Amino acid sequence: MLDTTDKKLINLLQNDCKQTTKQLSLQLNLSVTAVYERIKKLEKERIIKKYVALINKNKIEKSFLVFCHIKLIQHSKEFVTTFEREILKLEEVSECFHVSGDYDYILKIYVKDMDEYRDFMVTKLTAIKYIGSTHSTFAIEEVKNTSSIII
Amino acid sequence: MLDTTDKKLINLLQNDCKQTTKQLSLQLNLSVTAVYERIKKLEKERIIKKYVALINKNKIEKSFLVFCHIKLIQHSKEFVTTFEREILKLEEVSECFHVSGDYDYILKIYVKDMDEYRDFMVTKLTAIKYIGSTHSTFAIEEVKNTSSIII
DNA sequence: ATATAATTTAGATTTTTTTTCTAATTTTGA
DNA sequence: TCAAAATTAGAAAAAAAATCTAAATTATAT
Repeated sequence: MLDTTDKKLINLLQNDCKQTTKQLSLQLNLSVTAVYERIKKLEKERIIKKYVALINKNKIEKSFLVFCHIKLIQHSKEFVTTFEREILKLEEVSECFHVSGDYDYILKIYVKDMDEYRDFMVTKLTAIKYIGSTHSTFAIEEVKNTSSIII
Repeated sequence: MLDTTDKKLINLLQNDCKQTTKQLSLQLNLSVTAVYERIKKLEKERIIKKYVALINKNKIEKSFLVFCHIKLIQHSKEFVTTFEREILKLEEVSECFHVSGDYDYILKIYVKDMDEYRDFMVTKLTAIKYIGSTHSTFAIEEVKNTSSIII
């Protein structure tokens, strides 16, 4: 199981994974090897899934964020699997969750602007079969946006 | 501006930022130094924001995901800033966006289970002043969940 | 079109970091 | 309490990052 040191280490790496083991060792009051072995263990156990670069979306013209709520016309196995397979192909969709409530799916979509979103809706999203209705909610401001979970 | 090589490099790093410059150089048909200099430039221009470890939420007992829609009782400057300041303090909230539509905010909240969510709602979230109403939508399945934007 | 400047790239070298190894220490469980 | 297992530390080796110089490419102005 994870002890306090593991949790601290995970939190440090969720915030900056390019720190050297030396830097981490100083913050954790451990030796370089101790930190190294703990990291290897976390990677092996797949608690650490991957290491990624986070991109400033403003600088690559993908700062228009839309939450798109989608309802399918029916919930048969075929409809669900077809829809989900098609969604995976759309690179504008960064997240898609099957959810409870009025709508079946919530999608997080990054595009350049409203024009590009309209284009995405018309040519890509609504081209997917079995979509009953959609409801788009536009982000006005990013209050908090972190990839990390403090543990 | 970003050329095709930069874009390829960004996409590679968004997927795995721990690759050596040697590995990247082979995929991009460039020398090690060329890749190195391009990365440094992307970091300096803040196109690459940061490097982080992504954690498997199932393994740390934070696999219960809720989208919480919140409406404030009023939209005055004071209400908005107070609410946003308090939200930033809540570690269960990984994302919070001010949005258009029926609700003012969409929050993405990771907790252990429904019990922990109820506890979070009662003791933390609704303790914040100025919240008018909330509507919780629960994730049934993660179809797609990526931190990257393909460019 | 051509010379000049600026940028990008390559290869070699130095510096830093990672990884491995061995031994010591601590923790766990019978 | 004692033995086994796991964790840790420090040193050494291997690998990678960072730096430097020079060459090549690209862009710019004339």
